[in-house]
Amino acid sequence: MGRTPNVDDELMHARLAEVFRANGYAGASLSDLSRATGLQRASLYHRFPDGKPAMAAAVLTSMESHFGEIFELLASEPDTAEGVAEMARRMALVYRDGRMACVLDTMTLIGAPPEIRAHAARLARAWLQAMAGAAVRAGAAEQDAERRARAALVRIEGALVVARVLDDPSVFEQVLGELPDLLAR
Amino acid sequence: MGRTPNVDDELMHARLAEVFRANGYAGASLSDLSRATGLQRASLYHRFPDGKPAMAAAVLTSMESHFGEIFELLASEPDTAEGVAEMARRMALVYRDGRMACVLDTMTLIGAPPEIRAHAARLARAWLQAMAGAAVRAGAAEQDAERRARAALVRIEGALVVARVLDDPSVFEQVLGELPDLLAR
DNA sequence: GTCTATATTTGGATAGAC
DNA sequence: GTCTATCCAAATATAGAC
Repeated sequence: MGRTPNVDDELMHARLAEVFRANGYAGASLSDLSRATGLQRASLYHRFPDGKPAMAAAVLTSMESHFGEIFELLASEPDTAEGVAEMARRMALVYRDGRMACVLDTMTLIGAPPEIRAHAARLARAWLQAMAGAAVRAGAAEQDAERRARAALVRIEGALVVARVLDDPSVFEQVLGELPDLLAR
Repeated sequence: MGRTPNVDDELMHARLAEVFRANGYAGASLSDLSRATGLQRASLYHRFPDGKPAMAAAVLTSMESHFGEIFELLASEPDTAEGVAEMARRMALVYRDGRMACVLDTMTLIGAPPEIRAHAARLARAWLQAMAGAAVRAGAAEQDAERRARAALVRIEGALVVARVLDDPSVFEQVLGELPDLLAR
């Protein structure tokens, strides 16, 4: 039985996440992670005896939990279009209005440990399932709902890439605005 | 006046590109690049005295030239929908049917030199311009054409990310199929 | 639990023989 | 033009004091 995650852990994971998301798994050095958290490298190893892979895993687990809350919100909102709009608002925060990359993108390049990539794949599938569920509640047939959910994820991830490349976050905000129509129409 | 690029150069750039695209800029080590090209690290430095940044720049220049040919094709095809379909077929080759990442994504993370990121941004803008031009020739108003081109790039980049994360290249093929409708309708 | 100090390996880069 | 050998810096990881 591990100990209960506390506020400090969450803050730490958020700071680690920033580094992994911006630099990718391979690009995130222990020095970067040390600087971002304010802890010396040895202290990071005290908290994560298995080193960088364990830090990346903690980031994904934390992300998974944060996203899980958003998916629950989406599932419990009776007005599906409003639920999707709320998800979009939460995603705007997560991705800092398009200025911060997604772990699914930057932590899945060659160089990341296979367990990390598998973890990211699980997160992506949970996200697809949550969005497809919303589409079904909005009246879509199962297959169509899955199609729409996939389209939504494609646009979100693509918008984050394009926003970064062009240094123009508006691309992302544009896509967020399309989500209610795409998923709940 | 530099020397004329020959077949060997193109092959070498293609092999370097594979490493940068799969691993990202930071994740592509000289050892990786050496293995991929069959040249020792010192030999790579003979060809690229400015080291890894120069190799990445060569990859982008090579990519730019390859894409430029595709854009010319797109611009010269009288049947715009057919031109877009041909672009899609070329992109399927470039991205190995969704199994290989895009430089615009993986070479623009924090850790890549600013010149590399600027180079990637130029390539992205040229691509957008080429697609918007096609949309205009298909009858779209200028603003709408730009919107459609941006949507196309978002979907292509997003599909590559999602295909990688889910290990399901079909996501990319699906998006390629949508392009003629999106751009030339 | 955090630190300084250090070990070890890898990565980027150069020198010089062939 | 490519190689082996080497250098130096950076990255991961550990030891042990406090």
